[in-house]
Amino acid sequence: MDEQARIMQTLAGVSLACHSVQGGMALPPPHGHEGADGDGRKQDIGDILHQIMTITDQSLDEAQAKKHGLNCHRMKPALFSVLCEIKEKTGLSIRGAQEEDPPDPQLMRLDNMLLAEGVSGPEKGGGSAAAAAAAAASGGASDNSIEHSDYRAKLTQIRQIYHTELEKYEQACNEFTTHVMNLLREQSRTRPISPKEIERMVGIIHRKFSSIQMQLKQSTCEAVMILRSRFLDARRKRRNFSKQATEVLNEYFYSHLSNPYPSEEAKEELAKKCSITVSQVSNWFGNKRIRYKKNIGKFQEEANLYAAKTAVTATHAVAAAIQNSQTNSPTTPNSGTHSSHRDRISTNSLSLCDSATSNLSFPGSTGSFNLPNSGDMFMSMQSLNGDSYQGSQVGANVQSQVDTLRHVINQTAGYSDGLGANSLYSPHSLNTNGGWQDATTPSSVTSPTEGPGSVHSDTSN
DNA sequence: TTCGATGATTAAAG
DNA sequence: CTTTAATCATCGAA
Repeated sequence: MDEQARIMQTLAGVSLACHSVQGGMALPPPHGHEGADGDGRKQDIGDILHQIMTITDQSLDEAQAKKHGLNCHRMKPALFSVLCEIKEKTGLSIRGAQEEDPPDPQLMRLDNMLLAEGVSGPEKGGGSAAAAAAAAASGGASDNSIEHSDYRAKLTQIRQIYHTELEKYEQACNEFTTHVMNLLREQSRTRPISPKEIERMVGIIHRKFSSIQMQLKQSTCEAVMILRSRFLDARRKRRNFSKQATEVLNEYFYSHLSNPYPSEEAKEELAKKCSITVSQVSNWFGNKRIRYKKNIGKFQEEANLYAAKTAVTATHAVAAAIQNSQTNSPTTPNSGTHSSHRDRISTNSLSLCDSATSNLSFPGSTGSFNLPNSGDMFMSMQSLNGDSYQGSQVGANVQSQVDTLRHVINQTAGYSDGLGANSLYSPHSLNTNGGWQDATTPSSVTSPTEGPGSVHSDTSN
């Protein structure tokens, strides 16, 4: 715009000069011009203005011709030198000294951020940092990526717009620079323009464009930030799992209480059953283990409920086992000490069956359980006997189910150690360290000693 | 609004 | 990598 005005001026100057100097070419010679200096004053100012105003109407060829005429004018060299002199005097040419190029800190900040967010980085293909992070968070699979796809789609969109705009700006900048340079070169025939000045002009143009670019970058950053915060908000949003899902998870948990660490396959299956992701299953079990361990009493009821629930399905066999356990005193358990693998993979039903058939062994020994904080109890249990059942693949399941039923029976029989929470489902398989002991190690603990409450005695206290 | 339950995230440890 | 333990942030009921 500024440029345009200048161009106009220049052209106007040319045409005026042309007119005055050799008007014969285009316009009828207003006569008397050349000769006397003062005669030019007679020129009506309105005439000049008119010429200026109509300059844009003239054809380009006409202008070229006029320019050419001017350049060929005999006075031109003189005029040029005068201009040079004036310029030198005004010191206009000396100003290119300040070749500053301070990398704008803000621009750098923006650039860094765009790079970090994966907007300006290497080409697509998930190479962006954010996408990579999302992929990492989801284990690379389609786990959470579904949730992240929206985010990534939007990020890609931003990215595209950013690149398109950036390209547009660059192209425009180059075009404009070329244009201005041509113009200046052209003008340099008429007036003195040093290469340095052209350089400076180019610098000015570039700076102008880069400030425009900065706006673009800033807007892009803002967009990414907004998107990001929204995404994080969404990620933080928590939906409770469905009742059915919780039930499935709890069933698994309580039926594998001695080793509640589902294998990868088991996790997948649970995830499928619950319509949640594998990582959610992992989260759930992580939370559950911790919270159960932290306050076993609080989970007694739940434990009973689920254990009973699953046990019901295994009814007869288990019932028989219990019969067995009740009649035979709780002394000689042990049957499955052989196992060395965890029960991780076994499914509920399977383990139940197994339990019923193979694990009736123990009576009052629920094997490996132990309250995390009751050292003395643990001691006593340990001291009792190291044999004990459990440790078999299915040990855990059996153990919990049988245990529960036993407790129920005890309850109905009127047994109770008066400890409320502890009286029912007991937290076995927790070792003194507060960790679940390895199912492979047969831990033992029968609790043969006590009287009526013997069955669950291991946990009481 | 309060408060316990609960899913998710994080650092640290193995 | 998985798991623990702590913590955050939200949900949902009282």
